[in-house]
Amino acid sequence: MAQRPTIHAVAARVGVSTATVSKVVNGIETGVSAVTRAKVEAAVQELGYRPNRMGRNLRTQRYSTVGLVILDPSPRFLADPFTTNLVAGLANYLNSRGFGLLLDGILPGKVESSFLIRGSAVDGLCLSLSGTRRQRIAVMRRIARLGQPIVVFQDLATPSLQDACFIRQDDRGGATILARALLKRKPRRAVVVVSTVPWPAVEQRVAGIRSVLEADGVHVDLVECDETSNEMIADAINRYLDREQPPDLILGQNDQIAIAALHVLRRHGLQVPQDVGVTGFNAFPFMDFADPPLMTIRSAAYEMGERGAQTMLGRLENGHFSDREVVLPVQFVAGASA
Amino acid sequence: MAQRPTIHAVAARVGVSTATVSKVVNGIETGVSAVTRAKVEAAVQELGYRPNRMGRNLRTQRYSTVGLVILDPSPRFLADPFTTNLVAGLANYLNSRGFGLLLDGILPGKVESSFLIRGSAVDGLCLSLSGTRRQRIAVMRRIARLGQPIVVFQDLATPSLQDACFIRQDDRGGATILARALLKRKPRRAVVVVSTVPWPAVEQRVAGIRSVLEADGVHVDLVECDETSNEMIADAINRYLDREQPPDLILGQNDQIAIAALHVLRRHGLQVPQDVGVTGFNAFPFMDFADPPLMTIRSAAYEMGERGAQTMLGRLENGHFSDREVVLPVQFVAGASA
DNA sequence: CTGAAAGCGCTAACAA
DNA sequence: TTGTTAGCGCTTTCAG
Repeated sequence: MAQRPTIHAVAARVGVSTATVSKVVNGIETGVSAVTRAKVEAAVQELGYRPNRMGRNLRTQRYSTVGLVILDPSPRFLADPFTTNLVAGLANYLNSRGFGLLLDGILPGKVESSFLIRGSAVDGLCLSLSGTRRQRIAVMRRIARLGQPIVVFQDLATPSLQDACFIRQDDRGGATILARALLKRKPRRAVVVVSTVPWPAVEQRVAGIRSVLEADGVHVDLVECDETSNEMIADAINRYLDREQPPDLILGQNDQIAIAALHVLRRHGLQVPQDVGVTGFNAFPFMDFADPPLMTIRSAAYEMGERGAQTMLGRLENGHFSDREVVLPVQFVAGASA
Repeated sequence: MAQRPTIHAVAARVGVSTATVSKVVNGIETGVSAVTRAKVEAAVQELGYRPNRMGRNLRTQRYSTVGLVILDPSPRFLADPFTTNLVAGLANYLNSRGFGLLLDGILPGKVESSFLIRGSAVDGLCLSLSGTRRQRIAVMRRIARLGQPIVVFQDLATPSLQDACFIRQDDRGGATILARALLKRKPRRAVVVVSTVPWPAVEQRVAGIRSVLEADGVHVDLVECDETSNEMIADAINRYLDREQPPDLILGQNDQIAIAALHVLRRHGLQVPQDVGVTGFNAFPFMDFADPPLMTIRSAAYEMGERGAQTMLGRLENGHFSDREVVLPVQFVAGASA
């Protein structure tokens, strides 16, 4: 395996100094004659020279790389479409600006062994954290000690964190809209189905639902389910229906859960929306085919990723975050399931 | 913002040389007394020292980072669950071994501007390429010129590529199993619905289906659809049904398409599986709830990601790939849609 | 317009 | 057991 050519190889080839090659490679207009430039460019082509990022980074003290830390107990941490879209938005924006995205999925309790935390290799860190508020704050503090700028996705602002920006969508507002729409049905009892893995955005959704429904005298039950498989989601809902009267409403924390509910209800001989109203959350494309179409909230995950990248790059350029907190709007999708 | 401490800061603090600190930090057992070690560790804690990866990488000529290049015309290149699971498997395996995964989503025609290609920053590259075979090979050759080890996912082996390993699943075999199962229905006409974006694995699936069905005298039509939204998928199938007699079979290149077909067929008043048999491909969890449950093939995307990571790390350790090609098995899921 | 030289943070021979 | 030293590949002043 041939050694990759360095800037010296190019310089030697042309018979100029490495400084000159560096200028050409970095597109510095001033101080290089057109002839020299052309000769250098030819040599770069010929040798297949690519600047070594490490050398450059070490010198410039910039890595042109952003890390994304996802804290999730599931090894398939990318399975959730919200995360997927977030990552896509982040990666695309960063890539288009010449930055890389370094992925780091870590398990709760394994924070210290994360390679992004143990060694510094990025200009800034983005965080997507599950867990209780207490756990999340512990992780945020740990990461804040690294002294790198931080963008936190989908969590409430933690004022004590320095050099951080919190980007989330209006989950509570979305849930409120959903719940208000449901009040027309004059419900008496509602079930909110959530995953056993706590996510801050879900807390907000549940709080929004509760605030509206309970203020109207609706009794709200909470059902937890293991979200790793649809069967387990369905089982949890099944168990509830086996031991309780059918509720008037089932609200899933996301569309996957809502669709599971549709199926379970059908198996119980219950009609949607006539007997039971069902709502989801997120409205990613492949959920379009729920039958009936879900009443849900369209989340802006991809846009959130882009916004996070933009915010981080702005921070790296200006030395400070322009905002401490960004809240993106969500959008109601009426569907026909409630 | 305080400058992050370097190895010199730690050395100065303890009153030893940087070489000693380096040994302690890298867990080199030999040649450091227990007392010195303890003192260094204390100082590391106290100062919050993290070794700078760039310095280390530059010195060791290793980056402990693997790049993943995804070539896809859609900016939401991570939307497909196959890719998502692949990335999760890859990232988890790499992270658990102290490696990072650097994501690079590139658009066709923008290969040269990819930051992974322009500057070297990884030990090896993984590729997931869409496009025609000709286009894919052009990209592979371009990337091979970088002189880095390559793991190609879901494509047929290209013998001319040096220092590369091809990892895919038995898409053709899976499609063959599916098609054989369908022969019992004595079909006369089948429609295969594929995305307009060409993917090598899909070519294999179509070839497998064709080989079995056409050998049995079944006429096979191909319908292409834009996969960006479910509506567009449904439209394409709709148009077909409007102009042709209903086929006996509809075979989707994946489950999303098959589910779209289920809905369109229902709207046309056709029963599945009685009037038309439908099959999908991939069998990711959130597709469980198709009605009726899909006959499909379970893909091993997550495992493929893990395997790719393992293969790449083996290559980096041994200097050569142990295999040139790896084919993972797939699994038939009977369902009830055909 | 061009080149010499210093040094980013780190590791690994080798010397003490 | 510890320290000295020589770079890894690159950018950037500064002098020519």
